[in-house]
Amino acid sequence: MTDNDHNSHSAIDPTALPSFDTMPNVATMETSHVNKDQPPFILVDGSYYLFRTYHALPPMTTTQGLHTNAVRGTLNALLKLMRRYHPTHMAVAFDTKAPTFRHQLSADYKAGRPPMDKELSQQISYIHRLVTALGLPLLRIEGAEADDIIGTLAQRAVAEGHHVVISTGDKDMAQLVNDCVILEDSFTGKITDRAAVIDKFGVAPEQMIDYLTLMGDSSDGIKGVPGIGKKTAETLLTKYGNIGNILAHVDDIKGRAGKNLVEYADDIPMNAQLATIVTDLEIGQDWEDLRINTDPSAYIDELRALYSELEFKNELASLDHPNHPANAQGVAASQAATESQAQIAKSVQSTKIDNIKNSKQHDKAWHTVLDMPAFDSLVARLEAAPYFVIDTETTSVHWREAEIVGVSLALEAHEAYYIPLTHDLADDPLTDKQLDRDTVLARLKPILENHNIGKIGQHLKYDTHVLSHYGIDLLGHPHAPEASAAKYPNNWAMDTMLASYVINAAVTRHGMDDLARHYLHTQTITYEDVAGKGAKQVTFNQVAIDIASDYACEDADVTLQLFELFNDKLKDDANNAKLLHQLEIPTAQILCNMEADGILIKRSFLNELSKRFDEEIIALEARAHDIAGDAFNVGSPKQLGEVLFDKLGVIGGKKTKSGQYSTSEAVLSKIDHPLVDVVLEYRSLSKLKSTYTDALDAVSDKDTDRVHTSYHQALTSTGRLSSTDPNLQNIPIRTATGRLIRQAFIAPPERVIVAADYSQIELRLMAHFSGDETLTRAFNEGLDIHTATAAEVLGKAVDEVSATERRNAKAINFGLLYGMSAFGLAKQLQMGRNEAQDYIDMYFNRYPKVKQYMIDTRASAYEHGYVQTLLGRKLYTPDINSSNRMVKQAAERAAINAPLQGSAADIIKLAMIAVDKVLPKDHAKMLLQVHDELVFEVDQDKVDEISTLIQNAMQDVLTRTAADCGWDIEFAVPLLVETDSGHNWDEAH
DNA sequence: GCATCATCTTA
DNA sequence: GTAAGATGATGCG
Repeated sequence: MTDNDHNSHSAIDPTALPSFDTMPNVATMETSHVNKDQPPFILVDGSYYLFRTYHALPPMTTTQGLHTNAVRGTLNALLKLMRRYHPTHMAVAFDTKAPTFRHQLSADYKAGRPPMDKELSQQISYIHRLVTALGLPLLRIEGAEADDIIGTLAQRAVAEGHHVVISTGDKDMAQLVNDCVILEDSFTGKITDRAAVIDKFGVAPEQMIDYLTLMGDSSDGIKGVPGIGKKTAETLLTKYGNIGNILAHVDDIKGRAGKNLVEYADDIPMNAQLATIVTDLEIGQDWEDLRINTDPSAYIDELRALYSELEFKNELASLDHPNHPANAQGVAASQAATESQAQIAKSVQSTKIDNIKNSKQHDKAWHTVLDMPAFDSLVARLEAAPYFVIDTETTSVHWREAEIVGVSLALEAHEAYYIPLTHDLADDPLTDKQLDRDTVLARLKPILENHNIGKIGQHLKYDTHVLSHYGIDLLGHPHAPEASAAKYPNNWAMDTMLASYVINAAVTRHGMDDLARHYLHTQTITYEDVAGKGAKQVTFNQVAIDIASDYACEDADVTLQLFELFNDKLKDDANNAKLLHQLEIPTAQILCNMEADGILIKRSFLNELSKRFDEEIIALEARAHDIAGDAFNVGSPKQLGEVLFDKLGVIGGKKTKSGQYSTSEAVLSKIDHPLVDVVLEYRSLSKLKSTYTDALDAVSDKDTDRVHTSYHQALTSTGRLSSTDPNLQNIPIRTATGRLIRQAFIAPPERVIVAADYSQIELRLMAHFSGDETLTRAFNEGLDIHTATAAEVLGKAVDEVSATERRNAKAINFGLLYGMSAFGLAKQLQMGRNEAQDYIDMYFNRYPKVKQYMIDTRASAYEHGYVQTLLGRKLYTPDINSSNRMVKQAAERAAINAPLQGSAADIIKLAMIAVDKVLPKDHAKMLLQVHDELVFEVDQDKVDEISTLIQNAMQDVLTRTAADCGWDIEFAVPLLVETDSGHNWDEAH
């Protein structure tokens, strides 16, 4: 390293920088010659593991006082890599203390770094010796950083036909990623391929240098351009591709960013040079020098001596064990090759798809339909198709206000059509060529409504809403005949979002971009890519038709590819197929109707409440200021904490994790002070006003006075639904004032509200799953379960149980469902941890099979990585093997709760299907689902009859509906449903 | 303007 | 101790 002309960002006129796609950059290397059948070349960023593990791991010392945590952490990373990849060649690179060309270039470079702790520096020589003793090539070059050694060797290895895994957690290295080079952080386990770079930073690997140059890096002392942070850097690079092009268009860039780009343009070349990893260092070692030494006799004595000095007892013992990686080079080499190949294949696939951010060219047959002959022939193909993908493009993500802008369709993978209908971008030459919306929809209507032609879509509930605004009733459920012989009970269409959700709810989110990334290793064009974001985002009708067409065609194309992939997966898992076709898709169809119907609210009443609450809030605020002796924002936890604990000197201030006082209800209610009562009342009323009385009125339809929520069916980890815009699953009920909100949910004239809820469904599931006789008997005898629990645990008769005893038993019962700890129970019951533990011990003593259930459930999570619900839904528990104790224990509690909560979710979905089937639609509507409750509006003169109908359908769901849908279930206790009715939801509950 | 925290509402 | 969503305040850019 003698001069600085090794990279393309030399100190020249920045506007003359070559465009990035011609830069000699690792990320853009030619890689077709690379052989991926061999194990990868592993390049380890030793300095990264040194620092990372030193700071992340708890201090450890030998009996001599030698600190060893960084040695251990780095060793573990190395062993993990060797076990995983069984490499033949490897290099472990470290920084040296000597200054590098970057220090000469900039006085600020890494200037802000504090000196290294003595506890860390004393470990460095041990790590170096350990690397060598493991037979691994160690590289330290004066004047070069580990990054540069790695950059150089990565480039050289790829040029010589090897694929590469760079083991690091340093984001700067992302500039080295390409289809043969991936990053792996062996400390966190995170793998970063090309798609992951795009996902994480919003720019491609070949743009990373420019990204870092613009944004700067405070930890390295690279300044960047002031006013450009990660968001602006991402936006600019997405729009202009590279810095050269950004500077060429600097006049178009508004605001601080544009001004500073001009002002600081002279600094850019230097910053670029600091950010660029060198790839042409002089390194003496050739390929053979980087071969791992597999001859144990060469180093085993040194290794033994080191382990023994470091007091690594297990490692010392394992040296004599044949499976130690140090003794097992080449063992299971074929297995290693397969594993690493899979990793690399993922990265390769992800690069095959063009990223719109860099290039809009594509080799796919994506068509924009702009004339009648083209539309006619498309219609002919659709009419003859067994199934096709449909996706609507609209003006809004909210189904209620969405107007159709275009329709995309796909019949085969890698081919798609977009029919633009109502784009109206003024200077788009294609605007006037669009076909007439109503003509097109009229032609499509019979096809979309033909249930013999299968329809496939991503999140079809949305498209169904949109199409229904235009009088089209989407139907058609494509059967994969070989998937299952079962006859599907409905004709609604197949949904890839729901397929993904039943297959594995936890592995990814289920939006199309997420699914494409996870299952197809493709970065799709996002809505923000075509329409912008934030305040400047435009609606889809304002997107140019050629760009819109790429986006829309890709959506349809990707959906079809996902359909084919999921269909294959479902063929291998008949129960997942059943969950999708018999449970989720029918539920989606019902939810669609419930959302569209909405529930009536009494707006005048809500407005009155708002006014009343407001008056009281103002009075309470004045009183609070009076007590405090000063005006402050009562709604600010921060200000309240300061007033209460600092100014007024109240004792009992606990801090939250961010260092401010906690003023939560749990803390305040323990404090005896006049201000506390005022604040709690203030909080309660302002919560009710802002979240409920104001918000519900605001979102209601002003013509019909109905509110329409959106149910999310592919979101929770357990199979429950969630509800947003507004959330109608958390309407108050516990306090009298809160219940006033419920009273605003009413039925239209001549109708009443009917609510039907499952009684203690999760505890009944606990009885069923555990098989505990005592618990089962209590339900079979129809006892009050909390009283029965108290009587059982305390050895009393049921009628001798006091209110407090029942309350404690209730807390235990809830604790059971939540994976209870003594700590949590103690907090809930405001008692000592030992006392809580005694309660738990007494409980398990009386209910031994419940205890066993909890043990078995944990074991199942460890063994399979998932737990299952009553209907066999697999709920994955990815954190169960976390090395973080807290995370792992949280995962255990979630694993215990998941089958119970998830089975209850299965049951109520079955109930919705069962009720929907028998409900007389002219006289009643199902309106809401609140986890264990269904809410209806029912003709007043048919309340008794229909309530009984609903109750029976819900109670018999496991004996009848489950069987109809293909599940054979013997349930240990009866399901009990309670129904009630009234003029509003409060009265009905 | 956007993200995060603290708080509070439900099953 | 499980699972969610909405809000106002606050801090960053």
